[in-house]
Amino acid sequence: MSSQVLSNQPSLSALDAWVRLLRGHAAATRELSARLVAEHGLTINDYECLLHLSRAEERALRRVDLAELLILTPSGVTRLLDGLERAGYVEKRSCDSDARVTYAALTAAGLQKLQEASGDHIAAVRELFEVRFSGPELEKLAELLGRLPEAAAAADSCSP
Amino acid sequence: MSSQVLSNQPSLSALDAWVRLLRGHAAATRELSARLVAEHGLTINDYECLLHLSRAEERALRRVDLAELLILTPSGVTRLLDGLERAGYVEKRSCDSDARVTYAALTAAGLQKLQEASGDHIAAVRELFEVRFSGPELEKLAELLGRLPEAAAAADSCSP
DNA sequence: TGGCTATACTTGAGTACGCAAACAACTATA
DNA sequence: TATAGTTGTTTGCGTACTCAAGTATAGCCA
Repeated sequence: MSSQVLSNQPSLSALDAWVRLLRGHAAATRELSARLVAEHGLTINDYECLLHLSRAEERALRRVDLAELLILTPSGVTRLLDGLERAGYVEKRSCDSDARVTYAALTAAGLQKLQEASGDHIAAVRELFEVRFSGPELEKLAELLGRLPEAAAAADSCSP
Repeated sequence: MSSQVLSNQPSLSALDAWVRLLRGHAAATRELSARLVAEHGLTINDYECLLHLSRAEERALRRVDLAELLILTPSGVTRLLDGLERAGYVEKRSCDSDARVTYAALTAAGLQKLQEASGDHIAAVRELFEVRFSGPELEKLAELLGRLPEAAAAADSCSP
């Protein structure tokens, strides 16, 4: 048994590179989040949460739907919203037709915060990605990545 | 101020999709890791750590180099190796020429564990990715993703 | 109407990191 | 050859999650 342990598996190197690249993404996301925290005191999840709310009807969403959009578990959403509520960017709102659900609703302060942060954040995202890819490349990439299961679920739930 | 809050930013939707897709990857990685844990008691980081060691000269690597390969901080590596040492898959080895460094060296048990796990793991990776992409698409994707900063750093450190 | 399962959400416990600080040992510089 | 800076590693603390279990409501079907 020598060091070609796994090389009898065809095309391992491609798959292997794949996993490494996936992991690189986590680092890229972390970098975006760190900038946002430094400049505006929001994590990338905070930001995206506010963003999704700002686009929703009545600027409010059920926690379950937010979880799907953010690719988080329900408990993750509860704790994310805890922070945003404490900061005054989001408030709870109950649902007339279903007593189980509590909406998360964007406040005026939350909307303002989002607007303040968006310029810098979009610039950061651009810096990270647009510098490296042409328009068509970006589209191609989005199309390819969109085939992955979780990503697809998130994208679907955006379009209706 | 209406709900087109940010729509005056050109091509936001592409960037926006981007960030969401990136986040989807974290979920994909988690899924791979969960399978590996269930079937073999290794996290994906454990697995990749063993894999990198198995390919290294003398089946040993400095912690710093391992950190770069795994896209982890040095402290993350210390704790990852803690677990693998406790399980007997990796052992410490000192360096003659530099007293600061301690190598992580793969044990026979570690190599065996890696071999046991590799079949299932490679199958899982294939299932996740290869089903969705053709060979050329996979290459294109790897090329595009390789331009991101962290990924590039990891890839570079592999080739010398 | 009374149970049964499904859904929405929260809570407690555990984990896998990162960051900053500490320390030791190398290296270059003057 | 002292000394300043760099590099490799570990440790303490904080955080952002997950998972499993618990509670409450909803809707269905006998």
